[in-house]
Amino acid sequence: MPADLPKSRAPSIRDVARLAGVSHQTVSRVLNNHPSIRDSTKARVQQVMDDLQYRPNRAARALSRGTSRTIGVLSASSSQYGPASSIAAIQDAAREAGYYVNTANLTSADPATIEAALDHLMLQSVEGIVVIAPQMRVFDVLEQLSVAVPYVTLQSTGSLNEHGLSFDQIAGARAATRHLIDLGHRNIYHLAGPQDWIEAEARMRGFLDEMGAMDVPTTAPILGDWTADFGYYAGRELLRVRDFTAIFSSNDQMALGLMHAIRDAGLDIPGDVSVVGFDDIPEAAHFWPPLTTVRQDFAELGRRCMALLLDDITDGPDQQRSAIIPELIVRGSTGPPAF
Amino acid sequence: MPADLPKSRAPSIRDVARLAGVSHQTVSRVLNNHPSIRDSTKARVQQVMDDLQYRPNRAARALSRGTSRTIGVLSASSSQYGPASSIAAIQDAAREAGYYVNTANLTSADPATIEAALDHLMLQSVEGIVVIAPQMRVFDVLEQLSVAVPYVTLQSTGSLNEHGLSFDQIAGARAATRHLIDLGHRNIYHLAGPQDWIEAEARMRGFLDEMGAMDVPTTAPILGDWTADFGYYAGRELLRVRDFTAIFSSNDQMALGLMHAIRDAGLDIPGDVSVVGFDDIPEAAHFWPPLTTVRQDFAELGRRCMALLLDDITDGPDQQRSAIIPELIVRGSTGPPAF
DNA sequence: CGTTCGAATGTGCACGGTCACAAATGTGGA
DNA sequence: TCCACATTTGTGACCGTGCACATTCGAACG
Repeated sequence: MPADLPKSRAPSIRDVARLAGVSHQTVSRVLNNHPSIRDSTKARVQQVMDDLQYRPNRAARALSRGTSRTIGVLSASSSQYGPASSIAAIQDAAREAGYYVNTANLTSADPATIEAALDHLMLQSVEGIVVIAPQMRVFDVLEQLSVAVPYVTLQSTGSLNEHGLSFDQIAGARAATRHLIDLGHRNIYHLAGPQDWIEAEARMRGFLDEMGAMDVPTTAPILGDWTADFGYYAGRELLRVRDFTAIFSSNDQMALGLMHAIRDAGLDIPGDVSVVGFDDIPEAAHFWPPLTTVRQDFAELGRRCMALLLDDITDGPDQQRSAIIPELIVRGSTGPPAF
Repeated sequence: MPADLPKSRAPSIRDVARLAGVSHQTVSRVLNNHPSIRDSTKARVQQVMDDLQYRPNRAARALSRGTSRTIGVLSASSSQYGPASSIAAIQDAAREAGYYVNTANLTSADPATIEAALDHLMLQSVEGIVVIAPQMRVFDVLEQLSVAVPYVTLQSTGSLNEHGLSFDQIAGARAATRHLIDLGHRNIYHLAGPQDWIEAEARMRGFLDEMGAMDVPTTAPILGDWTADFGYYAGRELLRVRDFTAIFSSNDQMALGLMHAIRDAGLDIPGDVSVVGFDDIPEAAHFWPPLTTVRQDFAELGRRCMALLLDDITDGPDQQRSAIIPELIVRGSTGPPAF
């Protein structure tokens, strides 16, 4: 009978130890790069590990160390470009740091669903949580459950609390608004995102701040749901009363829908109406007309978020939370108003 | 000193057992819904678990059971709409089935990177793997490493091997091509995806099959990279020699870039050139003109994929792998050719 | 009233690592 | 030669849960 027949059990450190002629503890030391191991011993153990295709058992390690090296991501609309990019970056950063990532999607935003998703994460004994979701509500649940792990969120300036990652969306929104005002527009609408998303709220505040600072009268923003479909229908409604020359949309998808509606009404962009988006998704440069928008570096955002969380977990120094300043990308969808 | 001061350790089944006046095994039975537990006992134990906010320790459970209840997702371009949607669906389905999901991103497609990502997953003792990536290469690595866990991939008809999930992309591509031919087009180009993506290859084959079946001469497809940017540059190159009246793009993003290039050249869509995409991303209906495309239900795809994998893991019955037939959505980007 | 049998519960160990501590080994100087 | 001390290695317990098996309990039956 061949010696390498498929074992019923995967090899453990004790198997390795036996074959290498050392104690299991020595094998453990090799695994963890303990300093005081003779090179020759280390090499011998490594050799056996290779031969056996040994893999440390994560569950056993987690159990004995009392730490899971796993972080959880709580995410809504994870199929959209922004969140998806951030999640990807978070995963990469986590892997780099030797952490595992587990994602829970929120299909709706009611407290029960949020609680269930959090439960799912906590059951995995995650060491930290990243929230990419309508954070207002999630925060409530997090506070109420007095969750025992650190958490961070991708969040705007004006830190709602200490868990946020600064990202100056207000500045971005002000830049976009200023651009329209500078072009000569005075009747500007804002199509905002869902009001319980902190990003949406920050962009809205940026818009209102800038309008106020420049003494331009404003109307109440429309609250959307991030989708192109909504942008389209909102545009149709708005165009019944054509009392504006520019719209600032809280994301690129809604801006796309808006432009569709505007064209359907026989109007020209930017001749009759200028449109500004937010995010600079990769497709925005190819819209018709190419979309003026505010660039967000989602990947960088995800990376920073992860760094922050890892600091919290390891009780490291409070990393400086400098804000990333988004950049206005001017393309063909904006121009001076027609008179 | 209050009795409920923050314990240094989370409560275990033994803590629960002590307070409930039963053995730890009885607590374990309650946890696992063992049939022969008296209702009164069960209730008492549940009560204590609630009081203590007891959470089973996943690592211990995994260690003891020898099973991790975790599946891995190996994903490339996970920030794109298609993959992202599928991943979200997979996560939901997994959570429903009591499984956890761990995702590893591929930043490039060379064997070393693939191997590293697989390693990362295997280190977590995943019980199965879903591949959403340039599968040709990943397959090689999977086979070569003789990975010990079942794996499935989101894949086209014509099963490359037994691990695939049928999804009739060839039929979808044929429908799109047929649509163009029926409109009267005879000079049709195909902008394909990266050739090591099975989806790209299947769509290309569908295109070539249909062209052959209808006796329309064809030129070699152009190989793209799924991005709108590439579609734009490919379009610019193609338009130097304007010997076609229609293009079938392997996804919607590239189709968007193509339309951008076509408009830049001063041509009309669909008057001068018809364009068909593939995927029906939510934005496609709002492109200018709205894009004729082939609808794929990524969420359904992800769910089926998960069901298939869970069957494999539990050695269940070989589920019938019926193909989902994609649907052609005709919008404004296609029309009869001008003569 | 003893026997039998199924339901309900308890006992002890295994899972595969890590940790604290003990022991062995090597090295240099008095 | 022997001791002090650093380096390297070994021993045994422990993390929290599930499994196999043993035991107790209770009811039914001849």
